[in-house]
Amino acid sequence: MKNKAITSRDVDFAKWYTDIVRAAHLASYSNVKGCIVIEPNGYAIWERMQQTLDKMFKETGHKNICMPMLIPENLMKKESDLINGFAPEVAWVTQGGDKKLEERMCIRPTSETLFSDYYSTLVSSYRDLPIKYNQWCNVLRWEKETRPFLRSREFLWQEGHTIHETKEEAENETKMMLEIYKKFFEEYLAIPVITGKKTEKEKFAGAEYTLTIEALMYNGVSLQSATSHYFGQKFSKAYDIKFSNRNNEQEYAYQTSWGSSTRMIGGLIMVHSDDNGLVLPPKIAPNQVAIIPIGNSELVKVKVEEIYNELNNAGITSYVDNSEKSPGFKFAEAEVNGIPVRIEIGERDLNENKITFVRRDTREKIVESLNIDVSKYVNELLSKIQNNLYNNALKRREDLTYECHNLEDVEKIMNTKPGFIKAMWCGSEECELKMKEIKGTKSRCILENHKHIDDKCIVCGKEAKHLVVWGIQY
RNA sequence: CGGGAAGUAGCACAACUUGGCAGUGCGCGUGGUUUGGGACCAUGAGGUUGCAGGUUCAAAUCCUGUCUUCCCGACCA
Repeated sequence: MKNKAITSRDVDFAKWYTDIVRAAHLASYSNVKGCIVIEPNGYAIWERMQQTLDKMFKETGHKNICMPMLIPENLMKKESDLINGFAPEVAWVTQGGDKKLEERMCIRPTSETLFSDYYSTLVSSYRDLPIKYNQWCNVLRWEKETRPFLRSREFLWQEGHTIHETKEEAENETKMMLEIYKKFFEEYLAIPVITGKKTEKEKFAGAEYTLTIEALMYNGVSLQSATSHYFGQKFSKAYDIKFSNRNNEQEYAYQTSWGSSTRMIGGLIMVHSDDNGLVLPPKIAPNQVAIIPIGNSELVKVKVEEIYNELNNAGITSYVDNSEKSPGFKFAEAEVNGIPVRIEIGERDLNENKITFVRRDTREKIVESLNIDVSKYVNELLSKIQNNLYNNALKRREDLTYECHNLEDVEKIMNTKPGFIKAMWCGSEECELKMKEIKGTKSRCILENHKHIDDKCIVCGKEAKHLVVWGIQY
């Protein structure tokens, strides 16, 4: 039974993706170019992501804050790498009411400038450090080509900005936040990620270095899923964030930033979902269970109520589909919306003292005795699903990860079944650009502390410096 | 931003070539029968044909502009 509204992902992956977004009511297009309406189903996923990450941020000593949305031009331009990096995609406000502004202001594409300016007024002694703030907000980047969740002009995200007394402490923060993202992806989103450092060419504008987590989608295209940047003193020098250190000398603070966005929803879709609709890992699903009554006898009603309460008491989120639709319709609806477990309760089963469970990941139907501990059973099922999704994604990534020693192999792979390419690199941008000529293959990240697979750069044959993961990106 | 395609009811589309009452299916309302994989019968509602301008007795249809979307590139999270 194939969902009619969804194009098969093996036939046309791009079309499949937008079909899922629409069929599962995650988002719809608006009349504002490149901006989407995130619908309740999509927003609920974002809220779950926020709750989970926010908790992890707070547990590691971060506080939330809210910065202005507008950035005056002079403030934006203080750090030249940043403005050069973002200039092409910044939107400017030049008029307020009927008055032309003397100084135009940009709508934040990212808030390093505002945080830095603010921090400069906040810090005077090493005793004031560290400062570890985060904000949940929207940002605007004037993208040319847009796709729901993966790349829209306005998107929701979280940006953490911290300043520290020492280089070491800031670098530890950079690493720790990357680990938090990795943990969130692997444990909650059930998406295995590769971690590493971006090359000079691919790093964030203004950063000393950028750490990234990279995930592989069903079609072998990679998605930069979250990044953590170490700034050193670049911004603190540009924005004059100085403090008296322990030797009573003036010193510039050491800074980091890190972010993740609604793009994660796109990743979630492209890793787990199938031709029948969305598939959500239980730990991130706003509703973990759909309870579907069949028929409307008193017997069924009572049992439905009982199961709902039992799940609720066990901390499992569920809803009862009491709409007047036919059971078949409700099954399909729960499925397309990606609800991890469906419980079907009907008179036929009840008379035999039975209850039916259906897993969304495998679509397997399981009939069980009513004597089981339902909430315990569901909890076990949810964790099986969570693990299964992760393992499937991991296996796929492993199947699509290739070690390459020459460009012919890379070309062959990228033209047939793309994925992650592991190959040695000399460190020159020239070789990165050469690689890009093969279907747009770019460096995803440098793997550190990995055994080198060759002595020579795969492109130029000169001495290799790094083991790099390459891929086609979204 | 280049190359291509498209926009008609909530959704998918037809009518456009050759200008002449804006239609079909799904969905939606009402009444009834149903209910274990997207139920059935009856009946009804729903439109400034993306927007603006032009040609014409007459425009969904022809022309111009503009906005939005999709696909392929370039650019970027």
